[in-house]
Amino acid sequence: MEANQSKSMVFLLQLVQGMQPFRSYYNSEAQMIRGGFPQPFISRTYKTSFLKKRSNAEIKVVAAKKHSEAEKRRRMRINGQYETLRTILPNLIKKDKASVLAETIKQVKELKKKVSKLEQDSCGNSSKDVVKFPSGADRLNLERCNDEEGVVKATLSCEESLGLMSAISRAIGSVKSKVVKAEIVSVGGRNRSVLWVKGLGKDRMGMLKSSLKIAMHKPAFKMRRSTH
Amino acid sequence: MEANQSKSMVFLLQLVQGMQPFRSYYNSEAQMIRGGFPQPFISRTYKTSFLKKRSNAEIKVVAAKKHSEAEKRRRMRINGQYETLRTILPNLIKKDKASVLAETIKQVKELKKKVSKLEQDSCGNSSKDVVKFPSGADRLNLERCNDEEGVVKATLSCEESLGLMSAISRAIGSVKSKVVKAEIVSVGGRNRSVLWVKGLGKDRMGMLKSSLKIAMHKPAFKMRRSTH
DNA sequence: ACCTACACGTGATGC
DNA sequence: TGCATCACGTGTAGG
Repeated sequence: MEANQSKSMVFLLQLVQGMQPFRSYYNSEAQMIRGGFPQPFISRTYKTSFLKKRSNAEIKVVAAKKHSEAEKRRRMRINGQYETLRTILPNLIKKDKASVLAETIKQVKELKKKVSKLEQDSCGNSSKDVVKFPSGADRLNLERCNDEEGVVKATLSCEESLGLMSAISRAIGSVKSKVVKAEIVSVGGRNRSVLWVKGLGKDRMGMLKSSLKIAMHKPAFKMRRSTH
Repeated sequence: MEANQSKSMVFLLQLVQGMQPFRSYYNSEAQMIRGGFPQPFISRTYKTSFLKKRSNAEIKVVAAKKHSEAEKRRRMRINGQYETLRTILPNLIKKDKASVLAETIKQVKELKKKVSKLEQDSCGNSSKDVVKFPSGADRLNLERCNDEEGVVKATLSCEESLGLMSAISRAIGSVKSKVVKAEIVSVGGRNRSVLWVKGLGKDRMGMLKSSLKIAMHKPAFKMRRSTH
């Protein structure tokens, strides 16, 4: 490839020089003088003419070089993308470009179908229409809400007790915050609550967390499970 | 392009003929005879030699043609796939190859993420911890269950009615099958049921589907929605 | 020897 | 004008 490049460059140079050997004319200005023409006039004319032709040719050569280099960059860009495609596509048997593209098309179609199927059969855009059962293990998680500024989402799973809700209310009141939305599921003596909490100082998240933890585990009298 | 092609073909022919002008040699056999060499030997040798060279050249030309045509087919194959990619990709602003590939990569990654999210979200851990609400639109879907051999999973969303469950029971009885497991959610006057059906003949899936469809839409008296 | 797939440099075309 | 993209034919390597 390197050989190819330099070979064709040499060819181009030969071509250009073969057609317009101005370098030698230009270098032996003496010949023109010997010709007997009015010196300054002629030499100026030929000079500019030759200079122009020469720079045109050089420009052509350098343009060709630029061109081929740009083309090479383009090829590399595209091939790089093929490379990443090859890496992210599983089960790729044939690695050639056409096969990569074919597999990509297949995958995209499949994934699209899968997504639309999954989306419609979880029936909403996403988990907004879904209710999760309480987890068997106790859990507590606080996170900043993406959708609404300044709202913290607290998710907890714990044993249900008669005083649980008021304990949670007190925990939230203790950090001067308000519940603006809640999802509460109780089943089989266990409780899962998701609370959207507003007005919580940034430094108070740890505090709320420990308050909630205490509320969750408060040894209030448990509700009896339904066992039938 | 056609011009380009023929031009380069002409060039190739000129090149070949320029290097080996055997046609004229071969046509003027008299020259060799005049040379004074033993006639039959020389002429035979030269003849075969020239013939071979000539056919070599012709082979070269035809091979080049075959080659460029094959290359063209390859290009067309690849470009066709670019074309289909352009059609299945939404929001494609720039249509050039590199951009198409870039968008494709982005989409594939996104779709993969989406799928894995949706899968783990709805049934990844286990769809057992998740309850889906009934869809607003009526839906009916039958599919073979992956986990259990010979079990068909029927998922349906429809308006709730007093006779719905018995209608469904009858539909299933009509294809001599049994429900081995069920998930039934009723909310806001709508019902979503998932039924695992066993003992369904392979040819009876269509039958079950139409029976269920009738059951879902049976104009029994609707239950009133709770509106508070 | 043949075919396939690729990289290359170049001319053409549109902005 | 320069720049980017493309299609083309060719040289070349691997199967």
